[in-house]
Amino acid sequence: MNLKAQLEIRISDALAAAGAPDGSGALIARSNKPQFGHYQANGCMAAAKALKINPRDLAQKVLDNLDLSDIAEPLEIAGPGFLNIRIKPEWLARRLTEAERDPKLGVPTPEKPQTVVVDYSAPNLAKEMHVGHLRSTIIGDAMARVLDFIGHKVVRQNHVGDWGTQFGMLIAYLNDLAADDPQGTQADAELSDLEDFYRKSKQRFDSDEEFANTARQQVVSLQAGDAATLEAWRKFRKISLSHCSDVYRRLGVLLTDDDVYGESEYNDDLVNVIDDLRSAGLLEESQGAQCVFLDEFRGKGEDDADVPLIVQKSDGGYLYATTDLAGIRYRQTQLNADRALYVTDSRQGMHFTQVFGVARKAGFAKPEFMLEHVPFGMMLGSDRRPFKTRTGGTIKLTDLLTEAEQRAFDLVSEKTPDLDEARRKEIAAIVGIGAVKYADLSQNRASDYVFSWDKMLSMDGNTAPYMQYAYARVKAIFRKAGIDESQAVGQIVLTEAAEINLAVKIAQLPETIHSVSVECMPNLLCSYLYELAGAYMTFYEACPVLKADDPAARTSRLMLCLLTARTIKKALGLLGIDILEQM
RNA sequence: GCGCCCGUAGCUCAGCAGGAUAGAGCGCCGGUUUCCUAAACCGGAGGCCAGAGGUUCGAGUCCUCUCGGGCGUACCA
Repeated sequence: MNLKAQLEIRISDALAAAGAPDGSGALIARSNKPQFGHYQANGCMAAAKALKINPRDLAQKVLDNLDLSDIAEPLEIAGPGFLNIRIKPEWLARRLTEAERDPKLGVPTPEKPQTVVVDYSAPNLAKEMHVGHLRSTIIGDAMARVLDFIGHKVVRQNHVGDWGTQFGMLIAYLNDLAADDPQGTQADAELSDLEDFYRKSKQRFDSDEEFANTARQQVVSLQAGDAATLEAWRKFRKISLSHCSDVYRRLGVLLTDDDVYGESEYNDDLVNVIDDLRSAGLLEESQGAQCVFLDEFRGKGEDDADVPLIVQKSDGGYLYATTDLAGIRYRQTQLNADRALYVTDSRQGMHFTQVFGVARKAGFAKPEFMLEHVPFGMMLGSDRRPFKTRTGGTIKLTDLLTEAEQRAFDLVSEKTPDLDEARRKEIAAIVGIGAVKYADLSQNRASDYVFSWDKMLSMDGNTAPYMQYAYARVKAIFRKAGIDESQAVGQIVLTEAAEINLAVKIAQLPETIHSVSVECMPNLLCSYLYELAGAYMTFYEACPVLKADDPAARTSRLMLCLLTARTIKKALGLLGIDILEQM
């Protein structure tokens, strides 16, 4: 169990024994000032109010019913009734020793692991991946890694847009190219830039009425399951997916073709969704469309109109609401999911509120199946407008990543010009990609974020390069000493304040990861990393490691270095960011 | 109109169930290198937490209203 949770339980019990009302929590928080200890319990004040007694008296009674001597120094009552908690060095040393032997660094495995679906990335296959897909892909991947590490069963679902009207247009254009070009070399060349391909076919669609009709015909035959059309569709889909795979590989994202479960997978089930909604008495026809009206959305539209969830268009076509409903049912019945995370931008908030609501009412999602929208804000340029190219076009993800690597390469070349070019390229890829990902993850996902190359590639502040450098610095000690990690074994003895503070930080990894998993907030892990690095730097300045006075201190400090390095590596790894042993 | 999100230092952002003197980075001012990676470290200045009420022993955090911004609001995803 993590430290914070341990304190919470022990002190809550003491609170109950002291006569506090049922459910009074210890309300453990990390103290924000060193003089207040490492943690503080804030629960006495609230409980005392309920009991109408003096909070300090209650705090005293809590102490009378509490023996924390195994974990903490004697607790102090402070201010109006805070309990200040200082963790004992001996306890920390023991906890760190255990963590050192544990591949999970002390992060506990849940008693009942859950099956968690993480729905993320989900690009539209009609176009190339662009910056709009970046946040979903990065945040979703980090969440998947974190949940997997904790010990949950993670099912990645890449709900790609591989169906819909725009495919008719693309297939028609593809067919046209193929007709003039039996070898298919022309078509292949055009398909190497999907963005361009889409633009050209769209242009044709808008200007050539005959072509537009053919395109509409293709949609019809596609939906009718015409063999030739399906063949063209498969070809296009495959090429588009390979573009995605390239991006995922460069980004170091774990998604593979096995995780692709696109809109088209649900085609056959959509008619059942409609039927079942009808049987459940939820379906209403309105303005020719099949809709579900939820009470919460009555009178919420323009002119106080009721807002429907449209599940079938008046022309009989289905929408993403239909597919999402089918997806929820699939995830519950086929994947046996306990929890599903939908990592999409915040503009889809209302859509998910509606879809989840309808899914519950229709029984597609049992009450205990947790459905969570994990929303995030937009990426903005330095002008605070949506992030676009100078000419106002969409920025392709592949171009963004290339620029990240190039900028990192220039930086590496400037700082360490003596390294050979191949090595500098290697470092640049890890630093550049890491910078892009970390910049995104370190931000509270709810807010829009301003994209800035200079900021994300800075060595100062809460950035990937800073964390990667911090790691490399730790590892330099081992290299300098000519000893292997495995040789750094022995007793951990914590005496200096800097050592104790560093140890506390290391011991806080489990509770941090727990918070991240519950709240889907990777930025908490980034803040933690930055604090850990800060604690390490203070330690590094204050406590000589290799030149420590006595061998016992040297060994102990080497172990602190070792654990710091492993913790940074692990935490960055959970964010999907690589480290460098040397930079 | 209604709904959701947001408004914290000059700039970009943290602030985890309401807790003690609101924290970082950039920028600005100043210091540290015969010493384990200076791509580093340390210190300083800088805030009526948009505004006004309210709840509370205690509010950046909760409630109401106002102002300012973003997004959404019937057949795109």
